[in-house]
Amino acid sequence: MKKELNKTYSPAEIEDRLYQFWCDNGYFTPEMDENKKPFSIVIPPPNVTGQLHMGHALNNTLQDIIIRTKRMQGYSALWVPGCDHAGIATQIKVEEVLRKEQGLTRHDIGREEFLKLVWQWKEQYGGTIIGQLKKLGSSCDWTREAFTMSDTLSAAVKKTFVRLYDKGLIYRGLRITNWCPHCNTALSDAEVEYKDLEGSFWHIRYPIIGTDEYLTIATTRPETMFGDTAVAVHPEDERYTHLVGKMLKLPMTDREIPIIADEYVEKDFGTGCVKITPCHDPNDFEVGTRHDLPMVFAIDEDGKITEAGGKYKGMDRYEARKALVADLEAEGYLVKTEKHSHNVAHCYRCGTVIEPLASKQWFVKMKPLAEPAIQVVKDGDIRYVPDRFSKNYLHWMENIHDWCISRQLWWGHRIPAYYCKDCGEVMVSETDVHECVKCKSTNIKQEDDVLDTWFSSALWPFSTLGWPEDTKELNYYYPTNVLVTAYDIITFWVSKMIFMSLDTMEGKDTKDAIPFPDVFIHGLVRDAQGRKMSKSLGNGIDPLVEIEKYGADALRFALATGNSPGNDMRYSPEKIEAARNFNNKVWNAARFVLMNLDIEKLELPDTADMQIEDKWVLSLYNRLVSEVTQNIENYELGVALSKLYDFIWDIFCDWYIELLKPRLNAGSKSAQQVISYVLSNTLKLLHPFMPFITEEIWQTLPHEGDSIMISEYPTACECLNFPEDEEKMNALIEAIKAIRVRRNEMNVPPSKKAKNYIVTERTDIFNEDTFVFFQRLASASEVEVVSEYTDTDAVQIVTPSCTVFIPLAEVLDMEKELERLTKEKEKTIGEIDRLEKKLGNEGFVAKAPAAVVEGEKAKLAKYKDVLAGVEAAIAKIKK
RNA sequence: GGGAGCAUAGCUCAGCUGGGAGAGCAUCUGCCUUACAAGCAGAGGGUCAUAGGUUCGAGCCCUAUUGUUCCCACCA
Repeated sequence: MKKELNKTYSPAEIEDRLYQFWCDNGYFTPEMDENKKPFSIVIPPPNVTGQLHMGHALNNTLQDIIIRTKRMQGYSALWVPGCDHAGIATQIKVEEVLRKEQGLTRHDIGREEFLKLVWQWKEQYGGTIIGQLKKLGSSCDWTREAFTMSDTLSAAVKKTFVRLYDKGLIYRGLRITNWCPHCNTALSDAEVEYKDLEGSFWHIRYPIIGTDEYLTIATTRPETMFGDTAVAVHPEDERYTHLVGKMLKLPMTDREIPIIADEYVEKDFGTGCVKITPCHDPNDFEVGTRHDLPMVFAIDEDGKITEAGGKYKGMDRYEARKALVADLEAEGYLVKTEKHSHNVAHCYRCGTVIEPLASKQWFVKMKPLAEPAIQVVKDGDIRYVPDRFSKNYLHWMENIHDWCISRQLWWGHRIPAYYCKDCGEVMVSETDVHECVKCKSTNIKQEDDVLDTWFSSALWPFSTLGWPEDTKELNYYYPTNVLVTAYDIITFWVSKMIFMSLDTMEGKDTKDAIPFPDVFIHGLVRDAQGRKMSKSLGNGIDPLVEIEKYGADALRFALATGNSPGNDMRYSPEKIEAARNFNNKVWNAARFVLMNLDIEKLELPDTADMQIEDKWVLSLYNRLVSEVTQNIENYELGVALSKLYDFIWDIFCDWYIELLKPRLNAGSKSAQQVISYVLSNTLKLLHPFMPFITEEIWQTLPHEGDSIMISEYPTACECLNFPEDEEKMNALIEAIKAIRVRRNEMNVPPSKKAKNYIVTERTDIFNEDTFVFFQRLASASEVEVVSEYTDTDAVQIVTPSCTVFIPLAEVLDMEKELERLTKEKEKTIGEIDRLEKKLGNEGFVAKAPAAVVEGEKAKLAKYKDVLAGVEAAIAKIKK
């Protein structure tokens, strides 16, 4: 019963159907079988507001390749999916909707109403990215879809906050934070990006009280001068020491500020005098604390000038700068303006220039948490792939600052801290607090701020498995086996999961406490010109459009092939077209096999019934299995895939199918058995990379079981190694290729057949069984092995194992032949010289591995055979 | 200022613990050979950035240099 497939592969027809089939059968949901080994991955949770972009596509393709391989290898393989509530992004989105639809701000409707709206929005539009991940073929266990704001994960967040607070690792304090005046919230250091900006360096005179003298300060931010509470000079700067303690008049105001001495000032930079603005600069804050200076805010939370700015009050900080500089100049305070480029912090969300602002925030004390997190990487309990990223990580961890975790947002986990409005007591509790533990007042207010989104995603590896409950999942699947992510998120997320897991799982052995032993890092997907894909550049390529056009398998192939760990890659139309072509190739190869198949069962014939080409292809297939398995184990997914590509296209299609055609035409059962065996098992190896097409084909081939995705992954077997047949087949291929090259060089079309006379000692290779290959693949009309060929009208093709004579008198130019053969002779002698020198080198023979030396000897023997053949050929023409 | 990556065919990139360089695309030649023209058979094209060093042997290891990209810190 022969089955047929359509002539060209059309992914759109099969992908949704197969994905549904897998889902319906629950293949993505593993059983916690004690007889199986667990293998688990947690997804880097995309933003709930997110749309699938190429970065997600790459990230999830890589994860899916790993999890599908492990599942087929018999592990209880769990891939936990889910989303992140993405505090800032989501809140901004819903605020926009509110403004557009009702013309209101969140403050107009209040916290409770606003949050209702966010949840509504989330239910309706959020998580569209989940559906998009399915399009890609991701084999996540959707029954375990997690969300950082769900009840269970929120419980984990509260518990963690309280734990850390009780351990003294969370505190509240006045610090300079990165304030985004647009998002109206504090940001962590990781959330700001520095960009080089061309700015100015304004030199401004501050008059010294009681004299006619001035002190000149240089600043890039004149508008902060209303927050100045001192001017500092270096204690050993002889220019100024006599002035320390004197007072200065702050221009454009009626305030007076002191001159102080502090080592923070560099004598040689600028004028050597620094205005100190404790509320708006981290260094000035330190100086201010040291000298007990007053704190004056010059700029408020919206980026506007405060009352301290007198007539500039209410102006935007940049308008105020302009106006102020003009006024300073008019009043003669401005000495000069220099060009000055400097690095300025920007909000990574909205791009607004960050305003450093002193405010009360919650912090995680990092030093005690960082130490074990450093140790596990140093000890190799957690391994980065590639290793170089561990340096990155360690450097960051070793220089870490305390982590600002409070955000002035509404969407997020509200900090479980409660203030007594009467006595000021601060209480931190997992449950709501209604009464002050100190004064019994019921006038209690919960902290308004919410937690940094990364606080909840830091708990992801264990919170998604049910922690703080002591769940079966947690016991079975934790620690997870590998984290797959891009390098740009190591400091944001990976590092936080590591220290949070180690702290939460304290009491366990290190190996059980770590969230994952391997961190597999990949690069970014760039456009064809190497630029980062971004909305503003408009160069983003939508993975869904590509899937629509070429199929998910093609997209996965394009992303996985040639991609090496940690390196960026470019995505281009050429790449996905090549991927599409490969899909089609696989499809057509399968189509050909099916057309020739009338066996019902997949099994190999007895070795005795195998032909040379069967053993050859099985031998190569066997090697492929062990190499691909090893490559995947080492996260060399790109290498594994290109080996599969080469095997399928070059070995299986271009040679094996062609070699087999005569036998298949004759209905050979053994040929059918071998080709379907190799195809079916190669499809299994390919399945993790291209799940849809492999399933569709596998289903039409003879098979056992219901789906390729839960079939057994191939393993290499000594019984499939046939080194002798490999050698023989390679000699045949070598001869066929040599004939093709000559015919091509002489422009002989394939339709012009000619008899091949073979002179050889290897009649074990060149005989009745293999002549057909020359007829089918080398345009031979007939083939004969002769002891000697005496006519002089033939092209002579010399290979190490034979010389082929082809009488093609009409296209033959004897002089050219002689020239060609002479060149070949020279080349061969050169090679022989090189090899003899090498083998004559005692150092080489003594120190190189035996296999290498043997290889070189074999090469030498080959060249010597060729030389003999070429010399004979020349002699023949000359005669 | 500190750290890291990259530099290989015209283009985009592989090259797994050192054993005489590969792929895709592009170019050229010839083919509708009964799975596939999204294909088949061939060809051309590389001082593996530069200069040293280690080694019997270096694209791969070490040092320096040049170019380039990124990360971290940050000077008012």
